[in-house]
Order: sequence, then structure tokens, then C-alpha cells
Amino acid sequence: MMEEQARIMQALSGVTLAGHSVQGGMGLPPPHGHEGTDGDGRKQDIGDILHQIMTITDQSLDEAQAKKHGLNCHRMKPALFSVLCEIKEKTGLSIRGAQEQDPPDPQLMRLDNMLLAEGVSGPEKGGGSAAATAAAAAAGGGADNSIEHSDYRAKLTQIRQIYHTELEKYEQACNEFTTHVMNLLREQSRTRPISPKEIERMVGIIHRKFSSIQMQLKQSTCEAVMILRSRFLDARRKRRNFSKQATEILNEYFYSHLSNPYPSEEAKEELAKKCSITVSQVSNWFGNKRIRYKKNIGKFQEEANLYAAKTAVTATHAVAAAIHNSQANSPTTPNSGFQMKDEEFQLDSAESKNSLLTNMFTAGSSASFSLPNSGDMFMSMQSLNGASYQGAQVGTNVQSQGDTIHHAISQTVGYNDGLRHPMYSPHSLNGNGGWHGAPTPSSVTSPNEGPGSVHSDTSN
DNA sequence: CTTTATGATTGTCA
DNA sequence: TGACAATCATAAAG
Repeated sequence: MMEEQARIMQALSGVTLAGHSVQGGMGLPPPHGHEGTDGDGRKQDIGDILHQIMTITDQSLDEAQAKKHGLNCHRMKPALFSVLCEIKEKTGLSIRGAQEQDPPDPQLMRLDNMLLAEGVSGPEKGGGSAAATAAAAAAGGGADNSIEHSDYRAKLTQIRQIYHTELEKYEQACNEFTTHVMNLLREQSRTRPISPKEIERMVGIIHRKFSSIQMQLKQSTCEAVMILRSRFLDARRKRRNFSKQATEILNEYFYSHLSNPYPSEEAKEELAKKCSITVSQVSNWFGNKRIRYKKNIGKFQEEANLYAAKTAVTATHAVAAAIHNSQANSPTTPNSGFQMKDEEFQLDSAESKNSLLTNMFTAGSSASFSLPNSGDMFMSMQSLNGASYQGAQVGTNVQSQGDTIHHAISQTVGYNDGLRHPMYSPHSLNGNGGWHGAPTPSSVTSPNEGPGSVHSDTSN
């Protein structure tokens, strides 16, 4: 208000003194400064008006009202008013030019983006919570994992609610205030020179003020989310073990693809779905598993045998079926890896399995069973030669057969100890018989390592 | 409590 | 970018 008044007076004085070419319109001349020696009555009038305006604040409300009415009815009023409007328009423009800039605040953008990313602002993220619920429902044994997750979700929802109510409140207050000010200004524009642009500018100022408040709200919301994150999700190290079931599934896949335990993106998705974990968790799991298996194969031997035995029966059946049903067919995709412990050979179904193996070997070295075009079979052979994993020993009878097949392979595909076959790239075998950078267990052939396994792959 | 197992993160490499 | 290796931090086992 005071500022406005000052500007009006400033403008007024500028007009008054313009004719006199007096410098420095800023300084208000004393009301009686020019003594009226010019004898110009109009100037005298203006001086009076000025004086009245100057002293208006010193007067009581009634007095001021009366004076105001007097001014309003002054014969000079319409003329002065239009002049004032004109001048104000000019000054207003110049002011606006100075401060009318609205760069999209990068800070605000950042906050907005983050809130959007966290699901605080933007559309109601039904998908996320639905997924969480689905995960919770699907996870047979690992419900505790999703409990925390849902807890986090609940807290996040709370934050979002608070954020939205506050935002709404601010918006409402802003609108109310804006309309109030607009009404006030419009009302005053009858007695005071206020252009629509002036009102617009005021509205802009109000909005800016309120948006700065909003920014504070956003900032504190961001902080709250960050704290929440650090306490829940970002307490990322606060890990939970996967459910037994999930580990089972993952291990099954791992050991049945031991020669090339690199699930494709689709396979990962499949596994993730089966285990109720994320794809990246599957990737993590396989990354950890590979490295840890490689680091200490002996330690995983038991586990490997377990899972190998688990799939041995079905795999064997599959192989048997394949051989019996299509003897001359070309099993170019022998997704029929055989996995069994050598001791199993001498046990119950030793005979059939043994003959099966023999069949395979003879078939492999002869023409009727074309060499599998996959690293899995290759792995099998390597394993049979004791050239693969530490502890992957086989019975001597099989070993000899393996030697046979070794030679057969050497002749057929140019097998070379210590040489990577291009067929098994990118990640499959290297000279050591591992995937990539595997240690060299080939020399370690301690027979008392216990019954080893022959791992093959059912790479379908 | 200590040790081991394990999921996740980080930095590096091809 | 995915894989790997080292590492972290916690869960579970002893």
C-alpha cells in the first residue's frame, strides 16, 4: 500500500515538475515550494491536491474518507486520473520488464522429477502396490519380505496423502488470496489508477510466493521420502533370504544349466516370476552363484549332486525316450543332458543307465549320434575326462569310456586341451573347462574326493 | 559371541 | 551393458 502510494506521488511529482524541467523527480517538492508566483491557478490546484494526498495518512478514517470524496469530486479528477493511469502504465511496464522472468527452476524440476519417480506425485500408482500384493500372495514362504515392502508402501502412501492435502490446501489458499486481491484491486481501481495488467502482475507475484511455499513442501516431502527409503528399501543391506522354494528353483536351473549358467533375459523373467523376486535379483543370484561356485566347487559338490539327482530321473527318461523313439533321428538338440552320480551306475538301475551311457558314447563316436552342437555335451565329455570341475570324478569304467569319447571328439571337433573351442563362446567353456575365467581343476584329480557328478545340461 | 551363508552394491573390464 | 571380483552388511548357524 505504502509503496503504491509512494509511486503514485512519485508519478505525480514527475508530472508536476515536468513542465518546470526540474531534475530529480524522486524528491518530493514541498507543497508550497513554488509559491504560486507563476500565477497559474491550475498548478496551485495540483499543489493543493498533492498536499492533501501527502497528509492523507495523518488523518483519521472519517476525515480521510471525506477528503477522498472531495478529491473524487474534484473537477480535475478525471483528467488527473487518466494521466496517472497513463504514467502508471509506463512505470508498470518498465517494472515488469525488469522482473518479468520465469525460468523453469531447475531445483523445482529436480524435486518434481524425484517426487514423480518415487510415486509421490503423479498418478496413483496402483500398479506398484498391486505388484507388491501379488508378490506377497505368490510368495509361499517368503512373506516377511513383502511385509516390509508393504510397510514401506503404506508409509509412502501416507506421505503422499499428506503431500497432496497440503498441496491442495496451498492451492486453495492461493486461489482464495488471489481472488481476494483481485477483487480488492478491481474495487480500488475505481478510485485508484490500476490497470488490468497491474492486477495480472499482482497475481503473478502472489503465485510466485505460493509456488515458493510449494517448493518448500516438495522439498520436505522429498526429505521424508529419502528418510523412509534409507530406513526401508535403501537399508538395502537389510537383506532377507529368498524363500526356500525360490532358492530351490534357482538352484535347479543353475545346476541343470551348469555348463552355461547364464539365463537369458526371458529365462530370468520366468525365474523371477516363479520365485516372486525381481529380475535383477535373479541376476544377482546367478552372479553370486557363479562366482561362489567357481571359487569353491568342492563346497558345492554336495548341492550339485543333490540337484543333479533331482533332475536325473526325468532327464534320463527323456534321453531314453529320445534314443528309443528316434534312433536315426538327428538329435541336434540333445536337451537331454544326463546327470547322475557314478555310484548310481552301480546301484539299482545301474544297468539300464550304463547301457544308456554306452549307447550314447558309441553313438557319439560313430555316425549315428551326431555330435551335439552344444557346450553341454561337450561339458559332459570334459567331465568324464576329469578335465572339468574339481571333484567331478566319475567311475573308472566310465572314465575309460570317456577317454574313448575324448579321442573321438578330438578327431571330430578338434578338441584341444587348453584351447577354447569357438563353438562354446561366448560364455561357455574356456581351456579350463569352466565358463569364463574358471580355475583349473583339471589337474586336481584326487580320487578320494568322493563320488563326483557328471553334469550335463538340459539346455532347451 | 563368532563364524558362515547370502543378497546386494560397487568398481572394473571387454 | 553384462559379467566378474571384491566387498559390504545382515541373517542364520554354531
